[in-house]
Amino acid sequence: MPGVAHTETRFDRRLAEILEYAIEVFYERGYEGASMRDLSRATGMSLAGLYYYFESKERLLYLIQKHTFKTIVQRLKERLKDANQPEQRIRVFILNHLEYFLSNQKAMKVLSHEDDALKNGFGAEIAAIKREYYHTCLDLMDEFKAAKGLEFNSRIAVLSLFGMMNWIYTWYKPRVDADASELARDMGDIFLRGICTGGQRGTRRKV
Amino acid sequence: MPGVAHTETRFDRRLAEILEYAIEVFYERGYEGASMRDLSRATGMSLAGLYYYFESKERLLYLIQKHTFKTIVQRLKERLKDANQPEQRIRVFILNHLEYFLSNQKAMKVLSHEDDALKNGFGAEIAAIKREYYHTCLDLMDEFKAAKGLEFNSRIAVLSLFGMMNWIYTWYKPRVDADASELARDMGDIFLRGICTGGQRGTRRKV
DNA sequence: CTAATATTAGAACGAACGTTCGAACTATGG
DNA sequence: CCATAGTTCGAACGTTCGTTCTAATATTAG
Repeated sequence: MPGVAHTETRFDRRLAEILEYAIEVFYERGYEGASMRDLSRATGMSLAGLYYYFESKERLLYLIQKHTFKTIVQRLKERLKDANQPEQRIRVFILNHLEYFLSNQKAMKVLSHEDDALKNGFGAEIAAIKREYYHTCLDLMDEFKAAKGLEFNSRIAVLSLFGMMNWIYTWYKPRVDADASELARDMGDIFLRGICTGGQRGTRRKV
Repeated sequence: MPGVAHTETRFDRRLAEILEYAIEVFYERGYEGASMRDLSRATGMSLAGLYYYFESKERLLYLIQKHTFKTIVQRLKERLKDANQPEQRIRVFILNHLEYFLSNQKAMKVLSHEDDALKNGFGAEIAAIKREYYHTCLDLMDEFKAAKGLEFNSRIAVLSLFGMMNWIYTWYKPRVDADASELARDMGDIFLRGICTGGQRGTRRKV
């Protein structure tokens, strides 16, 4: 698209502001539980005025989820360029995820918790980004396996790792818990040691 | 309470049936997204008829969550009686959680996903059961640490474990993934190896 | 300053929400 | 078979929902 992306318009800035409020509202009350009137109150804008910026509540959630997810994926790609060793690459993945998660905790809850709230087209697009993100992690896991000569179920490993990380939104308290880098180290330790078998290869306890 | 629990009345049986349908509906559409009319349709009972069995939609969610949670806690207590070694006790915890989770996947999603949907009194009671369950696991972790002479953050360990296990409701497919016992073994392996440090005690890499 | 354009707001739409009421059923014990 | 208690229902209540219409107000360009 030539000659399109030049200046950020007033419209774009205002929309971005509204999205921030919407994240807050969805975080607090959930997508279904939040009403457009809640958002109207939060932004100080009239109910009708909001619809100048997006066409529906569902589209609003879509915009939030897409922007959040695209950002985390893009940051990951950049960071992975600088990492070569398989273990380090997995640690980069964990750190990137947790750093973004904790810096944007509310948006990440809206992304994780309202996973299947979007229907049809909207839902499909977000699901595609999610699948790409999942596969990136799966590939890292397979690299690691090959390099170390390990055998384990990559699917279970990746999904367990996502569980450890995404569950954070249910318990993390900034005043109590460590910051992202320390958390990433701890979870990375647990996970990486966890997927390394004791040394035997291709063996299964008890048959 | 002497002389209370005798026969299961028709009322009790019908209520239990309705709760099953409610689990299905809440699972499918979420607590906020599900309407009493959805439940009416699912049960084949009239909208007004439902209110003969419970006084509000919120109370309905409470009944589901309480029964589900109480059952899983009770089963755990019985199973822990037969386990003595710290490692085995943690494995029992994991197996109990996953077995119940997969046998009652829909109810467990309603429990996990609608964590903060209940207000005030209802919410407080469920939160208390949850806290008890959490502390049981925390104690198991501390037993394990003491027995093995390990040092790690028990809070992070327990919450990571819960994350691994509870996240299942977002991805588990019976036709694709292994059953509870195999899953419990895999996750148990990852977790238990994960929390065992390489042997050094009280050391911290890099400072 | 004026005319065009971008942005906001008041008021209302029909639909769906959780819940209630009184009447009508159905089962049960005398 | 009747009376009583237990169970179900149609119809409606008042409220809130997401969304839209039209008109009014800011902003900007000429």
